[in-house]
Amino acid sequence: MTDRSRIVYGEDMGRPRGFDEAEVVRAAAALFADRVYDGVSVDDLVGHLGVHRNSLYKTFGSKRGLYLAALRRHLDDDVRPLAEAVAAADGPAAAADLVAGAGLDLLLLAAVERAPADPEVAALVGEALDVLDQALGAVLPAPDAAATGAFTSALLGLRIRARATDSTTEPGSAALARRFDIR
Amino acid sequence: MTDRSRIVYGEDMGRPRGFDEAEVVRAAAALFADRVYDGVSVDDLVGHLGVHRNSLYKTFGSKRGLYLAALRRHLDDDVRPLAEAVAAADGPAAAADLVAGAGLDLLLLAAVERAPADPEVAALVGEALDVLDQALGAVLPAPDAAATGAFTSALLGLRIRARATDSTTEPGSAALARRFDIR
DNA sequence: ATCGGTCAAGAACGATCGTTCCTAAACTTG
DNA sequence: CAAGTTTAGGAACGATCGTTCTTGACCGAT
Repeated sequence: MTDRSRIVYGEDMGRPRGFDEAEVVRAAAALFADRVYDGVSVDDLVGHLGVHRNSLYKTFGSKRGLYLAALRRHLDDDVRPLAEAVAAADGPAAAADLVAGAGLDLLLLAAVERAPADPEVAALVGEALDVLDQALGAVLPAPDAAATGAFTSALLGLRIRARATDSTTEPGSAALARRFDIR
Repeated sequence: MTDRSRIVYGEDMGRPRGFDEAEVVRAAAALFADRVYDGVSVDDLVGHLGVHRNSLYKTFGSKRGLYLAALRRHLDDDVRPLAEAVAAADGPAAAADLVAGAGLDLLLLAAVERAPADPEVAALVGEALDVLDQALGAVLPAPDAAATGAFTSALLGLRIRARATDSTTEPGSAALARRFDIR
């Protein structure tokens, strides 16, 4: 017979979850990628994520907690794999196309709107940019710190313009890569 | 007798204004330059602008109306003069320093967060970017459309990173300019 | 002096924000 | 089955959002 006073209740007791946490975070990242943080309401989240209010706060603590989880997942699932592909790319032009074609809007928005007001976001953004710097530096024929940083920033700038003018084509990345492909 | 002699009255004269409309728009532009549109409340505006709620709505119609006025003023008072200075600059490096040193945060924020959701903002942003393109194209030794567009975008990207990491120094502009200073 | 008009000051509106609370259903364990 | 725990489903909270309304002070023209 078990001693009742020693019973430690496991985490897997009770009603099982009706949602996949990883999938919820991924869906949240998608929402935060094309609207500003303040533009995504908790109602929007519970409406599109298949998770209900109570579970959201139980699991992530707050709207900001879910946002940070989404940003971390974006870094791990999108930025780092992209960086690996970039580092293995054949020259700056191919690398630029990879970055331009990747979905980095969440990182972009985080850098512009949240990082200046949220140190934790700023740290994650800085980490992501460093990862991209390192990868892009590996494909530049004559890399130096300032140049790789400028290359990374320039690619983000191209995406800004594409977002703002809703242009599907991005001929700028080729021109940019050519300017950085000097040896 | 009075310093109100400079005030131009409307057709139906009433009590003269206690605020300078141009100055209000300029102050609004400053507020919108370092916070997101949704992050600046009407209370913030009436608190910092020296204009009363009633007058704000009477003069600009809505918060969005004031924002659009601020963006137009930013274009006329900041972007266009900057473009003229850039076009007269001695080479890409000097031009890049001019752009990097100018306060283009309102344009940057507008491009990233408002343009995708507000066509009127998108039009103004596109106009501003075109103005900068034209000016930067004038100082590039071997200009072509794609390259100048990339140069403009790249300078915006540099500002993003500076904002996100709160770095006061911007060595990237020099490296960027060097890459674009080929002939 | 008085009238028509604008402006100033602030209360107040409905809507929506992020968050919390309550209740019932679902599931594991003893 | 009973006990215990966690979820789902919403209602509801106070705060704040953008906007409007009310009231009175002010000003130029009659």
